[in-house]
Amino acid sequence: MMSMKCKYAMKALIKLSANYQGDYLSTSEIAKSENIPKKFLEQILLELKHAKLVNSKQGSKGGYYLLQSPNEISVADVYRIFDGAISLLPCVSLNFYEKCDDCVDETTCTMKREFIKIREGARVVMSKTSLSSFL
Amino acid sequence: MMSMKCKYAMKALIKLSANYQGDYLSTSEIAKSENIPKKFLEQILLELKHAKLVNSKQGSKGGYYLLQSPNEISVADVYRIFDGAISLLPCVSLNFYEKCDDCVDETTCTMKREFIKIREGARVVMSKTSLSSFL
DNA sequence: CTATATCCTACTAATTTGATAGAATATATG
DNA sequence: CATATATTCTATCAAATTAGTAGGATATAG
Repeated sequence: MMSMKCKYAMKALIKLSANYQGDYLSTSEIAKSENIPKKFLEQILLELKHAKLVNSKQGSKGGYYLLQSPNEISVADVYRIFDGAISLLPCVSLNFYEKCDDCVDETTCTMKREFIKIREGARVVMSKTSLSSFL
Repeated sequence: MMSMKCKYAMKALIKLSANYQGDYLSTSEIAKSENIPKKFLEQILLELKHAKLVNSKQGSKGGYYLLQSPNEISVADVYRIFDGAISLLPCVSLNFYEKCDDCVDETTCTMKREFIKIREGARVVMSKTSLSSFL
């Protein structure tokens, strides 16, 4: 399951996608229409800005807008920002590789091969689902 | 990512699969060869027993054995016991359905359709990967 | 009787999650 | 220039979850 944070980010990004190349959308507007706690959404949008998915303008009439086209941003991209690895095991992650603490010998591990296939099942569909898929 | 508990369960079940229709395997034996904290593994094997994946015999020379054939137990089965839903959103889960707290109207939710596809991507590969795939 | 197992429940420390709070900064507009 | 409206940034916090430990009860082979 994805975290609330990641789900809220998805909903906010879909809203921003629907408004792509339109006006700025403020945190308050998004929070209200998407039913997301405003102060929490503020943090989320800031993280999305640091990840270069959105940009913003401060001050009156300011707000956020999508920096890339909706079909260039995938669910996989968003998931990785907030929830990290898509894979079920750290040792088979493409973007967040780590050795398993309990692993005796990674070269003879019987788990890796199958968990790479499982990662691919999830990764492929999450990568091909873009924000434009939701419009 | 799966929890340590689920990973340990997978490793224990693979070990029990390799020994399918053989002798009892004790917690100590599995804990040692798989590098899993013994008391923690005890709990895990007990949960697997309650889930009817394994059976046990108490006392000296006792231990655990696989109750079903290795190709009848999938990664999806094990994941659901320890980590719950495979889906990314509760509202698209087949086995752990729950309404999203923040959802305004589930019938018009733009997220569901695509997250069902994502669930299927993960579910299909996790369901077709059985314990025998690891042998 | 004893050593070796499982069975079961309770507990705990550390981390993560889902927020809230408040001050600083920027800007459109009257 | 004052004000209202925004974003920016950091700190804090309660609740839940995770990854174990501990210990006693029960069962059984020898």
